[in-house]
Amino acid sequence: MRKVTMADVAKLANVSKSTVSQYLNKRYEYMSEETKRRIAEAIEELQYRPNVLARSLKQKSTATIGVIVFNILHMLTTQVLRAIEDMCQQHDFHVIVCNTDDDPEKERKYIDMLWAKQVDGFIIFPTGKNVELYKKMQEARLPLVFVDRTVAGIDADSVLLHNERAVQLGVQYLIEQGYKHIGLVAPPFAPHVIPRTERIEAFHHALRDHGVSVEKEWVITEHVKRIPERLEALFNSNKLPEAIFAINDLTLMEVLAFVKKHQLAIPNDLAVISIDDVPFASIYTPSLTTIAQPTFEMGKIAAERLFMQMNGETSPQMFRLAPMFIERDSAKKRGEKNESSCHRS
Amino acid sequence: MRKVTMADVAKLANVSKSTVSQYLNKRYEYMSEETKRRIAEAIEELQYRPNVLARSLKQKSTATIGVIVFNILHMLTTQVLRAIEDMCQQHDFHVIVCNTDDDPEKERKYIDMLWAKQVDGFIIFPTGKNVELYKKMQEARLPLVFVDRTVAGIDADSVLLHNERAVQLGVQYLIEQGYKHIGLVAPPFAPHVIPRTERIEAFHHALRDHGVSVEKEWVITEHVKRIPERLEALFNSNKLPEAIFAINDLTLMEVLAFVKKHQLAIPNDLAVISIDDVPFASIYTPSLTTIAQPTFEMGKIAAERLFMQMNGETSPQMFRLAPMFIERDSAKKRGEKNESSCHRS
DNA sequence: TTGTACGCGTTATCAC
DNA sequence: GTGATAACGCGTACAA
Repeated sequence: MRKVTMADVAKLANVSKSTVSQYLNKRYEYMSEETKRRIAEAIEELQYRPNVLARSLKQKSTATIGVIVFNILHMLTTQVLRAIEDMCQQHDFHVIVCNTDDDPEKERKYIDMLWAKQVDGFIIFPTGKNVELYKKMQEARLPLVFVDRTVAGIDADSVLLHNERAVQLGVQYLIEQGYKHIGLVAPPFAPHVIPRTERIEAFHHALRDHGVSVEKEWVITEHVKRIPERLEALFNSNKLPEAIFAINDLTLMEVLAFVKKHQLAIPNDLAVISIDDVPFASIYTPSLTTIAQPTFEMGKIAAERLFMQMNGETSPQMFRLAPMFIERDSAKKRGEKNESSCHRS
Repeated sequence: MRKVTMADVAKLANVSKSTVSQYLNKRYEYMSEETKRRIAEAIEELQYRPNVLARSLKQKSTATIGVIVFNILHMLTTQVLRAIEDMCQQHDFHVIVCNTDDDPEKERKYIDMLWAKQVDGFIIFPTGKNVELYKKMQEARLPLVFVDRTVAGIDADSVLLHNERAVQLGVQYLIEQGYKHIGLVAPPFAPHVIPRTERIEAFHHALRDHGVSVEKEWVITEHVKRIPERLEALFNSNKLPEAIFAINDLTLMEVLAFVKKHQLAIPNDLAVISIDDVPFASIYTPSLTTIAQPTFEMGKIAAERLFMQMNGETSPQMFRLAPMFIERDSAKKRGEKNESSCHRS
C-alpha cells in the first residue's frame, strides 16, 4: 500500500499535477467545475493527504517552532507553554517541546537539531551558557525569544518577571504587617540565573530601603536539598526569623515541610510569603500569601513577539511583567486573630 | 545572505555533492584524509547546516512524534509527557505537543495536520470521539498509542491505570480504618471517559463487596463547579459521610476547599483519600493519603510501544498499570491520636 | 575514491 | 483553464 501522492491523484482525475496543486491551494479562478469535481473525487477515493514536508521544503517554512525549557514539570514552564501553544494553535503552528534540565550541552544539541529541522523560530528558557550559539542564531536571523532569563551580551526579545518589584511587594507587605526579622530562602546564588540573582539582590535592597538590617544567618541561599538543615540549625539555636520569604515554589515547599515537621503556627510562629502562586495556596491552612507571576501573559507575549519577528523586522525588546500580589493569611500581622491559622500546643 | 546548501560546501571544497553527503553520513571508508579535511573546513567556514527536511522527504522519516493531550496543565499529562520526551531524547526524536481541551474537533485537526507533517507516530490521550479517524490511522499503519483512555472498537496499544484496583485499594483501606459511611466525588458520568466510568463503577462494586451499601446522596458525580453546592447541601442537612473518596486531583481540591471553609478536622470530621498524588500531599496538614498513578512509567511504556511499532510489527496490547497506595494521615482511623491533624473548636 | 543523474512530493513560472 | 518543466536540498545507485 504505497503512499499516494499528487501524481496519483492527477492520473486518476485525468489532469496534471499542477492542476491538482492549484486546486489544493484554492486557486480556483480559472478552473472548470468539472475539473474541480473530478479532483475532489480522486482525492476522496485515494484518501490522498498532501505531504507538508515537500511543501515546506519548497516554501521554506515549517509552521513549527521549538520551545526549549529547563523542565516541563515546573509549573511556570507548563503554564507559559500552554499559553504559547494556544497562540500557535490560532496560527496553525505546531510546538516542539524540549527539556534541557538546565544542561547547556542538551540545550546546544536541541537547538542544533531543531535548527536543522528548519523550525521557524525558538522560544527558549536559556541555560545562558551557549552564548556563541545564541549569537549565531541571531546572525542567521532566526526568530528567537528568551523567557524567564535573559542572556548578557545577547540583544534578543526577552520576557521576564519584574523580579525586583516582586520582592519589593513581598518585603513591603511584611514590614507593614509589623515584621522586622525577615529571612530569605533561595537556591544558591548563580550569576547567570537572572531571576534568582535579581531576587536575592532585591531582597537586600528592599530591607535596607525600609531601614531594616539584613541578618546574614537568615539569608539562606542553598541547594534545595540542603535547605532543611539550614532551617533546622536556626530552629535548634532558637534563632528563627519572624518571617520567611521563599523566592520560588520549590523553596516554599521546603519551608512548609519544615513548618509541618515542627508544627509551627503560620503566621504566629513564622510568617510565610513566596513568589509563585502554587495551586494549593488557597486551600492550604492558613491560606498562603503569594506573589504570582503572570505566566499566561508571559507565554502570550513570547509567542506574539516570535510571530512579529517572523513577519519582518522588529527590534529586540525587554519585557518586564508586573507580579501580582495575592494577599491571603500566611503573612498577616502577628497576634491578629487569624481565622484560618492552626496552632497546637 | 542566502541559505548555504550542500552544493555550496561541495564547490568550496572542490568535490561533488555526493562526497559531501558521504562525509556527513560518516561513510568515510574510501575517503582521503585530504578530502575529509577540506570538506570539514568548508562546512565550518560556511556555517553549513544540513537541511533535515530534505533528508526526511527522501527517507520517509521525520524523527518526530505527535503527542496529543487534553491539557498540558494537568499533572498527569505533564508527567507522562516528561517521560515520553526523555525516551525520545534518547532516540534523537522530537515531540510535538498539542492541547485539545477534550474537543474532538481540535483533536481531528491536530491529527490531520501532524499526519500531513509526516510525523512518525502518535501518542494520544483520546477524546474518543474520532473513531473513524483513529481507524484510518491504523489502516495506514501509522504507529499509535493511547494513554489514559482507550477507545472502544479500536484495537490499539493502550496504557491505562488499573482503575478498578486503584479504587479497591482506597475503599479497602477506608473500611479497614473503620469507615462505613463513604462518599465519592467525581465529575459527571460519561461513558466514553474510561477512567471516570471505571472508577465510579468500581466504587459501587467495592462497597458492595465489603457488604456496605451505597448511599445515593454520597455519590456525587457532578461538574467540578457544582461540587461545592452538593457538599454544602450535605453539610447543611447534617448528612456528611465519614469519609470521602476523590477520584482525581481536581475533585480533591474541591473537597479540601470545602473542608477548609467549614474548618472540618481531617480525618475526624471527614476522612479524605484520593487518586492522584498531588505535590502538596505530604506537606498538607494532615498529610494526604493518596493513590498515585505511575505517571512516568505510563509515559515510558507509551513511548516504548510506539518505537516498537515503528520498528516493525507488534500486536496491539492493553497495559493496565498498578496504582501505588501511599498511606499518610488523612484517612487514619477515627479518634486515633493523629499527630498531624488540626482541629479548632 | 569521486562524480553524475535521478528521485522524493510539492510549488512556481510560463507556455499553450 | 491547463500542462510541462524546473526548482527546493538531500540521498544514493551506478558509472568512472
